[in-house]
Amino acid sequence: MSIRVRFAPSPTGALHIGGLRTALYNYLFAKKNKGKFILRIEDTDQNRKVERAEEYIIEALNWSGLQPDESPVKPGDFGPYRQSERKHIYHKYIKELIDKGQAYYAFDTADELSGIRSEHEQQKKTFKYGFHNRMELRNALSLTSETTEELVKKVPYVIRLKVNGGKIIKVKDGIRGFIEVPSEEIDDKILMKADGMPTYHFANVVDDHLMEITHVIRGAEWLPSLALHQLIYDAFEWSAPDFMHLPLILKPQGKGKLSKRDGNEMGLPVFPLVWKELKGFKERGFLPEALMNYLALLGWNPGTDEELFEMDALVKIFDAEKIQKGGAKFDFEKARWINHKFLGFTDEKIIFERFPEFLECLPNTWSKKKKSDVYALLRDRLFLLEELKTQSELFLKDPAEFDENVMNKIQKHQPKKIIEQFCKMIKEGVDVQKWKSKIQEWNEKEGIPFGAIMQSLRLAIVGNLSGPDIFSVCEILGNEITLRRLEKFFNHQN
RNA sequence: GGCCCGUUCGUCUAUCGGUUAGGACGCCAGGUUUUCAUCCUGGAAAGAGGGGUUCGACUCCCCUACGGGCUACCA
Repeated sequence: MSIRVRFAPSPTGALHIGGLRTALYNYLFAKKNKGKFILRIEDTDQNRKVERAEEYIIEALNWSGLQPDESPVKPGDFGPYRQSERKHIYHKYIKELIDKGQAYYAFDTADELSGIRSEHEQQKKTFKYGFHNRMELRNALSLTSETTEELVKKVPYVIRLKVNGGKIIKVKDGIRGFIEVPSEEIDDKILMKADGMPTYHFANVVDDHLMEITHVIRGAEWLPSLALHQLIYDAFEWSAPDFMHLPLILKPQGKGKLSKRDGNEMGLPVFPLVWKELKGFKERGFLPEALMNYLALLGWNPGTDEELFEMDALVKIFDAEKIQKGGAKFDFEKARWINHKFLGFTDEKIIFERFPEFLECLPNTWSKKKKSDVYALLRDRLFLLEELKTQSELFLKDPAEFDENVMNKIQKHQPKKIIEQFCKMIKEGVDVQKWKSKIQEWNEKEGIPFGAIMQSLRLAIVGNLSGPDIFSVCEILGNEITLRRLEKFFNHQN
């Protein structure tokens, strides 16, 4: 049987990196096993549905390089791939469960139940709708079949799973091993809501079965419902797929799982793409491959000391056995470092082709060669592509002020004389390539320390003592601008 | 509160009973360089606590602590 896995987000907002990592692991597992990676949209909650969220999810997967083999926009043989379009299917299957006596109608309203729930809470008890109290509530099991039939026609109802006590449910999580849960712990969960939509649990099981999903790889927040899901499979007499529950991604600092708000509060991206004014990894200048590399390592490792992998390598070495059990804190610094490494070995031409938006900070009047020279000079210094903007500023405007401390330091070495000498070289048409050797001859004669010369030059050109190789900067700047900056500095000395 | 899951350097992790507990990010120091950054070299830094089992436990079992998740007609 061929492997089929699915990523099943609900379109209640932007996909965040936790979801993206789940998608990645599903993708890697599918590709590794020559299987299919399926995207299913779980939009059974009409109230929480967010405009554009589905498109966002698809775009985000696409940017990340995790193209599904089947999805709402690329239907395969198991559609529809949007749960809201599968209502008729759920109705057919819920009827089967009712006919089998595995599920039953219930007429208690949401208000009634929340009333009971809060009463229980006041007494420090937890209310569970189940085998021990279902006969005192209003449902097909406690009412006569005539009453039930009548009510079904007249009032809203839900359909619940009939869970019996006294059993031990043994389930297996591929990452943690066997887990045993007494069936008393599980309540008669609602399978079908009053609005005719299925709940997650029901739709999920039906769809995974119908779509012939072989492995369910999802977040650890689903672990507590695993036994319930097993019960639903049992009720249908279906065999369940294998399950793997991924450890959660935690906040970089403090406690709890990473949330969308952390992005706002810590200035960190949590979404792959921009969402409502919040920049994503894409907009910050991450290469998608680098992000995937980092995410792959967050909760999994290849078992070797290697850490840098491109997608095809990840597919080859991915091994679900090595998925971690405990949650992992998201570390933005490490993600940056991986991106830096990727920038280092990614050909500049590819960067220019794939990420033109980051080159917009370089003037259009510049030639392609000039842009590429600037990028080549700056590339080792970049961790994120967005840094190109600030790093390249020194080429765009003449320094407005000069670092006072440096100014004082070089004062005794006759900076004016030094600058004059550079101006002279430019006017004589000395190639920048030869400046270094020329100036070394000159400084020996004049007895001015070479360091002071370099500092004066750098100060004049960029205004402070940091930045890439100053001769290269002058070369890119060109004689005209270099001369202009030298002269401005010279005049500033007065 | 109940149930479930987890716990090795600050962080991500290796170790599948016997290791000087390894690597990476970050941090610190040194080197390269005309500066800063990159890069290179080195350093500090960990088995939550307590009981067992065993000749021997980070590794297996139990308890405690801590962390996390679930406990909706949300997913």
